[in-house]
Amino acid sequence: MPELPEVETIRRDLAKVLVGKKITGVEVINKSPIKESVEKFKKSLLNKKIKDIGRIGKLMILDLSDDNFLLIHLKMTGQLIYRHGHQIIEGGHNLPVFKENDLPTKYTWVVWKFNDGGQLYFNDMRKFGYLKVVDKEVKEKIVAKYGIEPLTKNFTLANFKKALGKRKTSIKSVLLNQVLIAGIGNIYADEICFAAGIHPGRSVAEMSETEIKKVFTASKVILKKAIAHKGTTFKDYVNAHGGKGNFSDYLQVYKRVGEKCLRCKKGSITSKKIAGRSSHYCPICQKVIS
DNA sequence: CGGAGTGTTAGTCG
DNA sequence: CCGACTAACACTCC
Repeated sequence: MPELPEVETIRRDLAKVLVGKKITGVEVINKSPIKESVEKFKKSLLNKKIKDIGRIGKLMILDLSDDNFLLIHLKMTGQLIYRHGHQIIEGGHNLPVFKENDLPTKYTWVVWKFNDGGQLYFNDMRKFGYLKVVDKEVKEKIVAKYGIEPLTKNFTLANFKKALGKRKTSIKSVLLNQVLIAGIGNIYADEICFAAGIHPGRSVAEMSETEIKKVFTASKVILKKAIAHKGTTFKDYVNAHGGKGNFSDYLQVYKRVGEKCLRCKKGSITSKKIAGRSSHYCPICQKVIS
């Protein structure tokens, strides 16, 4: 599923082709992602222009010309595919690279048509994702609920420490908590913990200043690197450029169970449920210090 | 074939 | 308030 680097990649790619375009058609094949009346949804989008595309955490925000906003959350299996003739730009949960005749797929629920002939498809196998048009006030309320976003100037060590607080829970659980830190999901949480040399199950309350600093720095480094590589194509994710994300080549622990640790060359990567999620780590260089 | 596991997160329960 | 757990859904893997 798309995490911050993947959603950011789609955002950038779609902005290039959608900003300034007018929505001339909205087709709803399945209304499951639409949490309001379909009529209202269509009406609020029809004949509006896309002014800009933004993002908070894993949520995409399309600015419309009437100052309302289309929110798109892909959750686990959502995909956004833009097609204009032979040109395909895709992003989201894993797919084979689409060809123009593959669309719509059996999981396409919504199709938008644009004034230049382009079309945007929203696919979502498991139907967890959502689409919502909201006014500025509601949009700001939703954005305000998100925690600090790594890679912005808000993401300072002081703010990071404030987010961690004196929580009893594990560092992994905090990294995954969107209310505290926006955009990190299961893959990057594990990669960040590995880069920091910290066990994902380490209790936040017991972490030293040095350990906190390591996780803080690793968060920025890993996410920046992942964006530079257009995200991770793992099983489900494909980026919005017709090509696959390739950060998967750089994954150190995620889905490497049983393989030798790439850092210490001694430990074999272990998987265990931590914070309710499958977690991958090296039991030798990510020891729980107590 | 059956059952467990899967990138998210909102909601519930203790 | 905080944290742990689960449901929403559909497919893949063992």
